[in-house]
Amino acid sequence: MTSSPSGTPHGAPRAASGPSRAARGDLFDPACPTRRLLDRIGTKWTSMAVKVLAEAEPEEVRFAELQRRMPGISQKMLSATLQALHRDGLVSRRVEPTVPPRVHYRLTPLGLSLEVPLALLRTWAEEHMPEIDRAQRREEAARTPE
Amino acid sequence: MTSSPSGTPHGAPRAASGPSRAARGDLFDPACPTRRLLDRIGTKWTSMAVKVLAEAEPEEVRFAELQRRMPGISQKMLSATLQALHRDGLVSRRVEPTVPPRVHYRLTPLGLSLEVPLALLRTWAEEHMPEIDRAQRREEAARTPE
DNA sequence: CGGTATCCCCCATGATACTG
DNA sequence: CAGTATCATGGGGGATACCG
Repeated sequence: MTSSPSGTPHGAPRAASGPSRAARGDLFDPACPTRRLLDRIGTKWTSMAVKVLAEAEPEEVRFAELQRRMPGISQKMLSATLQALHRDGLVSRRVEPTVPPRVHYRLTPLGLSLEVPLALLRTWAEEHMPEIDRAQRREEAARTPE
Repeated sequence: MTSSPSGTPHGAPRAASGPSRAARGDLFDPACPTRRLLDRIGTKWTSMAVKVLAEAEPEEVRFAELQRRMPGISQKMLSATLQALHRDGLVSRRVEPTVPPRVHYRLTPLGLSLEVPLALLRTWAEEHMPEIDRAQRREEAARTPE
């Protein structure tokens, strides 16, 4: 996604006391929380992983089980997605020191709290994507009357 | 973002009567509404554009004005972002046939409805990104004790 | 003014293979 | 089982220049 080189924001934090730049919109802050969040959940498998883990609550889910519940994902991407979520404190990781090892994943309270706005976004998507599709077809039809 | 080549979903529609694939999770549908939505609002400037337009409501906003309110965006990306939003039926476009032309943008009712879940996501981001940052620093510290 | 057209870089993702 | 390593790609996005 957006990546990070020369990132740009919006909805920056209201810290800085001086109303100087806050006055003109204060959107220069390179660390806009919303953009950063979207950079994470916007990644291909992240929102799906959160959903699957949320549905499993309060059970933990193992790596292979996650992969089965996320059809199409490769080991590499599942691993990368889970690492990112874990780094961000959204997912906990528990390793059973057996051999072969068993690794269990679960949403943290923080991850669970993210599920709330994410679920609303899903609801909106399921309710309105058909409208977007119709709009696209109308546009295409309007641009291709040749 | 994710793009589309060999896309994969989650939260697919519940149409198909046959419980065949719905049974094992029905996540093969290449048109998961949530992923598709995130592919759109996840792009760098889209959510910011929606926010700026929402804040301007019920006023329209002109191209140059939008650019001023989205510091850092180039003409190219602003144009591309607005085109995408317009194609999707989230933004309306009105051209004054003057010379030079004046183009006005505004959220459609659909775009405005998207603002709701988006605003909640922003709220979550502003409230919890600091926690994520702390989690990251803890992780880094834990991995660099050498 | 409000765009398009070009050139270029980078990173997310996929495919495949290997390992503790 | 649960990953990591490597290679290849494609499209998002920045910079710059030109246009009706």
